[in-house]
Amino acid sequence: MPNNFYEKAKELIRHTGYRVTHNRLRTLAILLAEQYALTHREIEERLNVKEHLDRVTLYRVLEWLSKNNLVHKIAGDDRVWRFRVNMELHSHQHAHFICTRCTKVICLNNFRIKSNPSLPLGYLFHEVELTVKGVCAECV
Amino acid sequence: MPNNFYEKAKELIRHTGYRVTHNRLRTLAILLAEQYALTHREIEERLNVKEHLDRVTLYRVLEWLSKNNLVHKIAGDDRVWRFRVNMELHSHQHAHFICTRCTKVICLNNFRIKSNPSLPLGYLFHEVELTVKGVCAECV
DNA sequence: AATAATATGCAACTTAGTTGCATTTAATTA
DNA sequence: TAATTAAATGCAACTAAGTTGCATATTATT
Repeated sequence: MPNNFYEKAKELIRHTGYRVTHNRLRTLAILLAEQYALTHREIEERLNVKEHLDRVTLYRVLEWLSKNNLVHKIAGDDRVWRFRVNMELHSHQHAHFICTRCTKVICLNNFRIKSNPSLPLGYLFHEVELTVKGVCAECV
Repeated sequence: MPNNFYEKAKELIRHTGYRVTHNRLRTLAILLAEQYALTHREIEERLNVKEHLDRVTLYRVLEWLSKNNLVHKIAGDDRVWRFRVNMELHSHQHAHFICTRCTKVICLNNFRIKSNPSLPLGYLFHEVELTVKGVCAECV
C-alpha cells in the first residue's frame, strides 16, 4: 500500500498532533487518491482485503478525519454520507454536484456562494451549502 | 379530522385526476397545516391514532404526493427525508434552512438562486439546491 | 520495557426506508 | 345500485447505514 498518497496522509495526520494509526493513514490515502467524494462502502471496497479493517472502525476513522478537518462530509439524497479530502484551496463554502444517475458526487470549487443570507428574525447563520443536481459526463 | 386543510387537500388531490383516498387527504392536510418540513416520524405523530395508518402506507402516500408535485422532499444531514407542501409561489428553485440544533427545516422562499451554473464539460444541469445551516429562533 | 490513554474489533442494536403478497377500497360500468 | 377492476392498503419480513458497549490491542510517553 505505501505510495505517494500514503506518505502525504502521514504528513497530514502527523500534523494534527494526534495518533498516527495505520487505519487513519490508509483511509486518508484512499480519499487523497480520488477526484470525487466516496461513501463508506466505496472506501471499504478500495481497502486492501489482506489487512482487514472493521466496518465500525472505518466509521470512526471517517468521523475522526472529519472532526480534524482533513475531510468533509456531504449528505446525499440517498441517505448516505460521502467523504472528500479537504484541499487547501478547498474552502468549506463550496458547491457540490450530484449525478442523479450514478449518485456520484464531485466538488465544484470554481463556484462562488455569497454568504450571510437574510434569514428570518432571530435566526443565526452558520454556513451555506449548494448542491447542483444533474447528470455527469459518463452517464449522459 | 375534517377541517379547512382537509378540504383544501381534497381539492388538490381531486385535481390530480387520481384516486382521492382518506390517507392521502389526511397526510396532505397535516402538511398543509405546517409552516415547516416534516419527517415521516413527525407526520405519524400528528395522525389521529384512532384511524390507524400503516408505516409503509405512509411512505407510499408521501412518495405519491411527491411524484404528483403536491409536496417536495428535502434531504437533511440526519439521513431523514422531510416533506413540505408545494405552494403556488413556492418554486422548486428555492432554498432551505436547517437548524443544526433541532434539525427543523424551513423553506426560504425569498431566496434567489441563479440557475444554470457552469459545470465541467459534458455535464448536464438539472436543478440547484441551496441549504443554509444555522440555528433557528427557538434554539438560540 | 512499563505505562496509560486511545484506537480497534466484535457482537448486538437502532432507525429509515423497501419489497412481496394477500386483502380492501375507490371509481367505473353495467 | 350492484358488479367489476385497477389501484391502495396492511402486514410481515427484509435491507442498509450507521451506532453503542465492552473487551482487547496499539500508539506514544516515561
